[in-house]
Amino acid sequence: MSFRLRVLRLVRRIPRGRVATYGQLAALAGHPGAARACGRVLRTTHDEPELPWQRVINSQGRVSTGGDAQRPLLQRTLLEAEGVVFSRSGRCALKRFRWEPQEDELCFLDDEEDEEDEDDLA
DNA sequence: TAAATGACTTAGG
DNA sequence: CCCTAAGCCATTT
Repeated sequence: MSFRLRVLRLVRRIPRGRVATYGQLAALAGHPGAARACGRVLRTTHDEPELPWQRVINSQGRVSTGGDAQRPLLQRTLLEAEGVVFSRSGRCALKRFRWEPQEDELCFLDDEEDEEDEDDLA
């Protein structure tokens, strides 16, 4: 299974009102240190259905700047709408909102299936 | 096959 | 809290 696919599947497991960092997802996907590559996955992923992309933020608890100027604003708005609180300086407490998955929630990463062309996000 | 790219991170000032 | 400098890395060029 590709790194990209693993990351996308992980993002889908992030509960509403919780967040995960790029580095965290990379590690869960089995590629610790690939935070940057993780960001690339989201940047190059558009209009994927059922993909809560807004729940992925950086290690500082802040939404990353990137893409057009509106994206960060939308991201924060979406998160606040589901309960995530941001401080005046634009940071949220990871200690409180970070998603911490149980091992049995990641079984799907063990699939040795070949990856179909693209979004085989089952 | 080598070089360039960032929705990243961490360590220091 | 803001900013910089360096690593890091799967993808893209």
